[in-house]
Amino acid sequence: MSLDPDMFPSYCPSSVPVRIGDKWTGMVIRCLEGGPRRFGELRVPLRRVTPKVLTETLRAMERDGLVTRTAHDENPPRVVYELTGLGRGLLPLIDAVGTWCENNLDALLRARERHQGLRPTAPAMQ
Amino acid sequence: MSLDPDMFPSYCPSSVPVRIGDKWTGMVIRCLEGGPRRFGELRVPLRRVTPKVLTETLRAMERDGLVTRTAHDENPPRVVYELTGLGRGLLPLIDAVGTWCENNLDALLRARERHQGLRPTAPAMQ
DNA sequence: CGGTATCCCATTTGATACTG
DNA sequence: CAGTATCAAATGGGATACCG
Repeated sequence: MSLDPDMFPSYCPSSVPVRIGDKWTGMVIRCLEGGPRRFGELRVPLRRVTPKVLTETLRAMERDGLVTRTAHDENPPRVVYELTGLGRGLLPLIDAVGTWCENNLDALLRARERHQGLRPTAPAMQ
Repeated sequence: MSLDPDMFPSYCPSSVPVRIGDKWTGMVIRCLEGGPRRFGELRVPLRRVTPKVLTETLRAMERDGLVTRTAHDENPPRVVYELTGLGRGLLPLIDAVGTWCENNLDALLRARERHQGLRPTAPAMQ
């Protein structure tokens, strides 16, 4: 059986950039799992994220309807992010990835280490 | 309840670059679902992939123990890629992403379109 | 507090041409 | 057939400083 040339339609996840595979979106979703969070709160577990990148991430998520952004008109300002139903629907996926990693990351890392020295593209070693 | 600063350990999927979120790996896995495939076979459904990028993708997958590469010493050459058990274990994840997209991509795209005109970072419109 | 504004770098992806 | 080689473009992510 040969592969279908139209196996991957044009709206494939890889064509339409649905940003779950980026560096921070998955972690942001998990941060919001327990309820609404402020910008500053998110920066705590997301230790290495810069404000610029966190803003970009949240704006993209807001644009895609994964989170809502609510700015309370107070002083000092208070901005709260919350998962939408759409965003919440991604939690099982995030968790599935996490579970896979827990179960298989060791094997993957071992495989990666094994292929350190040997780089012969030659016909399989005997 | 405040967020745990150590919520994301250093071996988090985002820290150790496990390449499933890249452009082609997921699709390659699905191409190999039905059994071993040759390099040229993979290029058919993966229409827009260049040989260079497909090679890079396959090499990375091989290094991580997701596929095996078997070069038969014939003329013309014949090279066959096959999913390992580790790689096969990713199929449920890939499928879950696919299912999510089938069910929610429309909603996401609509949300994205809605946020086209309006870019006010202002306190929620009345 | 919740961001912006710049500037910069690394990685990823692609176009094109060529080869054992 | 199954790749390499070379070059270029795009994207993502980050460092640093500043602002209402």
